[in-house]
Amino acid sequence: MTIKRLFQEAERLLSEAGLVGVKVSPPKSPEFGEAFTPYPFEEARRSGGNPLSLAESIVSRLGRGEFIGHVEAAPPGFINFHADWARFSAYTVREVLRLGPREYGGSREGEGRVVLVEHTSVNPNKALHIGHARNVYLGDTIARTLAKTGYQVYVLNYIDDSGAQMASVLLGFLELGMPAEPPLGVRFDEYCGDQVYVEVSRRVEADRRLEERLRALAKKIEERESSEFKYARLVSDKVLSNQLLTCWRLGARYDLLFRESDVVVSGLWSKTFNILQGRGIVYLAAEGPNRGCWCVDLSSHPVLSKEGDEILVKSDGSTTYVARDIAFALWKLRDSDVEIRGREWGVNPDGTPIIITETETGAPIVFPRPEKVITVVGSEQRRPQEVIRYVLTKLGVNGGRYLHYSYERVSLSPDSARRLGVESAEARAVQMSGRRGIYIKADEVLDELKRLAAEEVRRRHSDWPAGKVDETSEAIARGALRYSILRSEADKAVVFDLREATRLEGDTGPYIQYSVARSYRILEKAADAGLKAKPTPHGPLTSEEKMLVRSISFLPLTIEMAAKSLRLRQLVTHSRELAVNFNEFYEKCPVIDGGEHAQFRLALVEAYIVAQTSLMELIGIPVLREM
RNA sequence: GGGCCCGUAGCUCAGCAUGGACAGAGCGCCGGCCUUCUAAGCCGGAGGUCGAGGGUUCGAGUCCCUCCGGGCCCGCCA
Repeated sequence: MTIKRLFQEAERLLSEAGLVGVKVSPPKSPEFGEAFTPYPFEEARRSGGNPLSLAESIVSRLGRGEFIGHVEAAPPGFINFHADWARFSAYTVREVLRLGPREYGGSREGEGRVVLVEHTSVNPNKALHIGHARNVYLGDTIARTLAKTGYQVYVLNYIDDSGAQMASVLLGFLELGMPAEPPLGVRFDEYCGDQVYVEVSRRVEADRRLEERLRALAKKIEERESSEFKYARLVSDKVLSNQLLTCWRLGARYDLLFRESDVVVSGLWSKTFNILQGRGIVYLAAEGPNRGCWCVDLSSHPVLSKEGDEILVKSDGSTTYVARDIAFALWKLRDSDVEIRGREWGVNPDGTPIIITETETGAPIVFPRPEKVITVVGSEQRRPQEVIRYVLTKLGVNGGRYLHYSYERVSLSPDSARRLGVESAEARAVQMSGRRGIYIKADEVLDELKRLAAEEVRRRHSDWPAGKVDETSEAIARGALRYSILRSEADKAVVFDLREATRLEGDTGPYIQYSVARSYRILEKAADAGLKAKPTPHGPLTSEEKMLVRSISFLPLTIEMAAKSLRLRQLVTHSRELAVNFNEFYEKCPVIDGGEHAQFRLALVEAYIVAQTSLMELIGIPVLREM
């Protein structure tokens, strides 16, 4: 497809000249052509010759290609292949228009293979903050990227409805007399997180006896028949349906909502525990600090052995999160035969159904055995995730099938922290804390972005009805936040600054959206003028045209690499590069008044829309025809 | 103490996985461009010991080692 065709051709020319198996790569800069190889350096190392003269000699032996215009030996010894722009641009534009935004850039690389992606997994006692948003964006983009390259992708959201955090809000409702309903106009998930959880955490910290109550509650909610269990489900379900509203705004979709409590009540945990006991992977500690707990023996792990064994079952008989997650991991991998039941919860915005686990009344949940399970979890959970992987390996599972997609956390800039009344020492970033109420909610940011975007929209379109302004500014807000978070590679800590994140100009989502809106306007004007698109250029291309064709043609390569490495940032970079190239083209190359160039340029604009739309759908930035 | 991640322009970040051709954007700052397809845009300018030091190599921002600075983990929390 497009650039790969040119690569193949370059490699064919090399092999016909006797250099079999020599690969070409994408050059750093367009001045070095569309493909290059540093092969002469390797050859020179072996033979002791001069790289440049070797390069020249190789170039002189090369035949002619269809899409390669000329090949040069460049000092100090590279071989650069330059496209024949007339032919290559016609081929690229035609190919892109033929495939359309759904197919262009994608591949069948993963066809017939299944991957399970777990993301979001926010405790159902609070609304999503921007740290959670990063998780959702990363997980959702991974899912989209794998789907684009042909994988069958299942998306899971793990609902941690047992454990201490859940017990906290329950303690507030059941024992501390906090109202079960939020104040008027406040969403339930926000009420639980902003008020109940924060207040309970404050009081527990001040009163040691409440800590006891909390532990007792945490144990109680693992017992299926208890009223606490039922109440926990009620609260968790209410919070969950609120959280999902935010997730839709973030652009996510899910196939399965897996309630953690079902790991226990379905028997998945006890079955797993039996296996772990049978294999001698866990032991009951008879003495020491872990007395009375069932622990994983980590003594033979090269690193974890230094930190003591991991507790799976507490001395009061309740399970830890790692225990439940081991059982869950086995099930995700399809290496447990325990049947999990579920029912339809609702539908995604795209119309696909969402199943939620329901041990008592549901129907069996079936999906194919995944080649890989990807769990999107913050880097602070590296240790427990490694424990899980280690136990899986002990059970005979190929550890490579269980991938922890780790990302660094989101903290608040001193300026943004100050808005929450938190003063940071010496201008340092402030860590968010759900317990202490220090965080910025995803919806707050989206609302602020939407407000700013609406101002801009109204200024440009005083005649637009309110509904259209609303729709457009919502799409701009969504694109802006998603872009600003995905801009940073996962292993980079993000310092969130509200002012920085709510920009609508420069290196932002709206910049991309705007370039597409502009291109749609050209299409509209062209139709009015009766102009017909034609993929074949008239005469030599301008440098702006070449650059635009170039970055359009490289898209399949970028997506392929992103799917392989899961470095999602390069998708964002490519989208921006496409938009930059389009804006420069827009500035320098009139389409409607382009005379003999008009038809080709119109086709090129169409190809830009196809390529950029394909990529924006992958990154999750809404496409707008007008803004 | 042990382990993991990060350190590139005043600020926010690309580039490092597969070493190669002048280290790139954006924001901010200075100066230009709207009777011409939406100026949420474009053009130009100033701004860098790629944290420091060693090593490997014909060649290191990129690989290896040491150190310094920042973050995270090492809980009967998740």
